[in-house]
Amino acid sequence: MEPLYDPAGVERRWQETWEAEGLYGAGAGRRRDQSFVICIPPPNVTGELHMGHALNGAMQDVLIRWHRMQGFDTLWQPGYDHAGISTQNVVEKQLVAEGTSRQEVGREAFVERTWDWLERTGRTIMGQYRRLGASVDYSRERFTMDDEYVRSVMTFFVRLWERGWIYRANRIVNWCPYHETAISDLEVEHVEKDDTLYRIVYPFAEGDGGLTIATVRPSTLLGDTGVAVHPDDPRYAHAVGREVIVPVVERRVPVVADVRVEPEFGTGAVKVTPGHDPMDFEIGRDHALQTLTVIGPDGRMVADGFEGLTQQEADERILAWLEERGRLESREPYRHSVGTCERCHSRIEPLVSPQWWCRMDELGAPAIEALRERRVRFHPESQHRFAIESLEQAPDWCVSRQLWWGHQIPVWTCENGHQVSAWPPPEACAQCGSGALERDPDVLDTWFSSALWPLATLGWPDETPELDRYYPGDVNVTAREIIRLWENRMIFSGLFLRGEVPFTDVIITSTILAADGRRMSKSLGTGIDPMEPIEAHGADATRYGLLKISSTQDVRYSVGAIEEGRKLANKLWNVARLILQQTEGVEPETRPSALEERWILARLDAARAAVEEAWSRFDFSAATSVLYHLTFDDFCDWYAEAVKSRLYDGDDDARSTALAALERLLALLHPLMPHVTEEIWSHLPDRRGRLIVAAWPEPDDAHADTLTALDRVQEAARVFRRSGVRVELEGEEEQRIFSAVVRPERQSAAGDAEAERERLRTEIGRAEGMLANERFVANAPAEVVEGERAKLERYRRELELLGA
RNA sequence: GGGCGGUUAGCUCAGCUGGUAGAGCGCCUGCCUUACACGCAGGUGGCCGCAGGUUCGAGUCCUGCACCGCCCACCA
Repeated sequence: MEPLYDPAGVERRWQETWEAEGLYGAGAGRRRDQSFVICIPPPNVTGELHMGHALNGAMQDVLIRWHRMQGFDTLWQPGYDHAGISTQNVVEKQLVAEGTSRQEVGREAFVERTWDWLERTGRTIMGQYRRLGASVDYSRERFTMDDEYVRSVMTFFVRLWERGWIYRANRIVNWCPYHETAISDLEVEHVEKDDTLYRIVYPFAEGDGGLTIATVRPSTLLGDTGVAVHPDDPRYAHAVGREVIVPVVERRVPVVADVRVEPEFGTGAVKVTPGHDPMDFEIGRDHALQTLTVIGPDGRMVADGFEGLTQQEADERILAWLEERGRLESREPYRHSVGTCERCHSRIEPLVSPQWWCRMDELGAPAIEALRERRVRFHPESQHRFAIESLEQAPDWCVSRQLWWGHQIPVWTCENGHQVSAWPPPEACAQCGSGALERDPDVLDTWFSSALWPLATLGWPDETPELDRYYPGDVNVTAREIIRLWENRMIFSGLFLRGEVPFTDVIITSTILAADGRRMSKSLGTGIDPMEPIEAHGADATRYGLLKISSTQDVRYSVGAIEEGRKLANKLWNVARLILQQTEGVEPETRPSALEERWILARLDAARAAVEEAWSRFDFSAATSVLYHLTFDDFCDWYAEAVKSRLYDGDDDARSTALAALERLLALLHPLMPHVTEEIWSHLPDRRGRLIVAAWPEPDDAHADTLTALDRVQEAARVFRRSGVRVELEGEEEQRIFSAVVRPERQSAAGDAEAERERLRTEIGRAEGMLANERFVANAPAEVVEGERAKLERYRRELELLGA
């Protein structure tokens, strides 16, 4: 064992060994019947590991390893998401770069090409999880486009169809003109944009004058079928019920009154374009206005006389028309937020189109109930409330996408117009028997299949042994923005299909920001590849650092925290060297004969309890801190220093117990820093098994009475080191430990006794002041007052020793 | 426009049900003490965002304010 711990070779070796020996597999090392299950949030097949993955991977691995050591039948289920729009986007861009296009190659070839590409370059993340030391059951990797998985998705859809919860409706949706598909509200990203606000006069059809409306999109006026004002707006009371003429197209449209109009904004009169604006769509519907489509699926104009023009070209033509006639009252700069596609950043085009919808009322209700009853708990608590609210307010789910990469919707229409949904694909129409069936070309929303992840990965809808054993699972770890997209949908899907929630706890992780507080993003150049710190400092150090900074709020990335982890690994490595060098031929055995031995056993048990408590609360940061101080302060600086000379002297009790104590320390640290602990473990004498499946330390309060035994020694050490004054200690053992740890004969500097006296005088003054306050003595709890008296006593005693 | 969170040592952050401020890093001073200089010991450093209130006592509870984030939202 070299003095400097080098994680590079060690970590890879253990990662390969654990996996090769089947210790990552479901059920490895199980010693009890209970299961503990986590499904990895399936990353995009095309993606790479980022800090968020590394953090949530570290959290999940700590929980999995901890439960595995406790003997649970653990399963950490891995896999990938096909990520419909995202993957299609990547492949489409490749085609464009090659001078062709999706449309040109056709659907079948496009899908084939996507598969080819994934075979070659997809699925990189699981390799990176391996490098993190994530003890995932890699042999069970699933993909949402696997045949078996497809069958689950199709069955889910058919079940919903049979309940009558799937319907088709022509509504206004968020349309991405680049991908030419509908996307959900949740996939729209709002960004600030500088635009121009135009004020345009719409003359009354009868009589003089007109209404001035404000718009940033003149081209949409081609689709105007009304003008709306607020019913209580006195400025326009005279106009309601009359008609105005839409410029350019010279169409007569009614002026309607609607409360959705904001009188304060613009001119207080709004043009109504039901075909291209969500609010206008509703106003139009409620006032029986016509819906005209003037912009096509590709974002270009389809209005008469404007066919094929871009919107900007149409804008210019319309503005010129208006200016010629003096109908353009003004133009002013205007900054507002516009919806963009989160994948390609195209400006979203609200369009009316026929889509498949899933009713949410009956589907969502059991999930809301489960959350209220806390059968599923989100952590932190604020996210629990958010999850409930999101479900309560969830609009019907648009499940169709006009993409090619994904699960094609299992709905067929026969020649007589009957629709049937079934899986496997039906031979004939259920109503008329016709065999001429045509399948709906749309695919399902990616999240539709993700919703099934905890079930489909275990073989649902088949009654597999795995499903029986591992469903429902226990914990899910993910980011905040995924709650509505994924978490809630897994919950209602699990309840609908299986009658049970898929897990009991959802951990919402921090977003890791760059060190300067900005988001980590590729485009900003602020992203840091987790493989960097892993290569530089080790996976153990990286896990430690990420968990140390983790919190319930957003956190800034910190190399310092990772370096701290590296130091901890090195410290552990060296104290193990100390013990191992002095214990050749010795068996680990708990035989405490001296105070420092009983004390460290008590400290180890106290830390065990504290760590269990923190991990149970999913407070990974607190657990990290406990383990750090246990190792550095208790184990190395006090216990090891105190026992060192006895090890050198060949004290058998000291040697056996040192090995036993080291074993416990390694076990406690293993879930957090698996590699260095397993490596040291392998150097312990007569290793039969691996630490990864070794038993988690049992509670042991045999020496709890010694927990405070070193307090006096430590205080005496502080006084001596500060002042050079030696405090008399009662007890032979205490004196021995003091000498062994402090080694007063080596004290070089004399210490500043006067400074120490001054500090004590200040403390005494403060304590006396408090105790002189009769209201404090009367009202404060007895133990607080008592504590203050005790402190005062101690300060006075120490001052006396310093020869005040 | 709603909702949530934050503001504590130079930096990054802990501080649970109120008891008189902590950690790591940084900086300064000693130490190459036969496990570790990726170490040991000691030290410097804080009107706990601002203003009120409750209390014997307030980073900790209440009210208001000021900044800073994040999420959500149909203001043309």
